[in-house]
Amino acid sequence: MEKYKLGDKVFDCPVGLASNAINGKWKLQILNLLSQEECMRYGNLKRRIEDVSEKMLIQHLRELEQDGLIERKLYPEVPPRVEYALTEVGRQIIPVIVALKQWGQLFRI
Amino acid sequence: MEKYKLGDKVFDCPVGLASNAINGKWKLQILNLLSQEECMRYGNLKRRIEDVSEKMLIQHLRELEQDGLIERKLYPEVPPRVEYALTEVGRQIIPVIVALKQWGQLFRI
DNA sequence: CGGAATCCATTATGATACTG
DNA sequence: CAGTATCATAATGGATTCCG
Repeated sequence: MEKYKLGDKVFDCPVGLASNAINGKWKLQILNLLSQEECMRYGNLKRRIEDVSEKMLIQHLRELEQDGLIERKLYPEVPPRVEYALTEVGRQIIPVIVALKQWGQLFRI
Repeated sequence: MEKYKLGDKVFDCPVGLASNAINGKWKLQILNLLSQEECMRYGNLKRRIEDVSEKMLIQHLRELEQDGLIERKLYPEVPPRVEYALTEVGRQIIPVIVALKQWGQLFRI
């Protein structure tokens, strides 16, 4: 039986792997913003995703980075600048975001 | 500003709504199975999704039902038979599942 | 600016046993 | 067969404070 591997986690099904990768209260919104902007600074992400706490934002960014969907670029300036961007693998998930957004549009009021 | 509503929950962004609807460890796998089979019995879902506990499976099925993505059909027979199927709204999320599955295939080993 | 550290409350998930 | 009920643990979320 075929297997699917992300980091050190192994799944029996591609949907299970994908589900695990995007599972998290803010992950899809992070990916959505990054899919539109080439790259984005931490503070900008924080402002665009209202209600997210710094802790959760950082935590999700770290997980997405570990899973290879995004990359973190640190510019050692003063004040420090950190930019997040989709990786090649991350960009390949954009069709999912697009489809998801279209589905969500069905519920517009 | 436009709003998006699912049940009694209101979101500012379609991705936020969609993210909320599919958020759950097993929800995408449930939707994936139901997208392939017309309808499926509880016990069959249970067998196909290995490792899911009865509690979580039922809980996720209930939530998907409340959100209008799936419907539960009870046939008052002995022994009882319960079938789950995608609703019209649920079927419209299939492109998401397809895209997600394709993305997951990238990690095949 | 972009975090880290800590404490605490709430949810989510799971294992097991039991039932109409 | 298709669930419930109970108990327990793990994960998540939020507030606050501090740092280079």
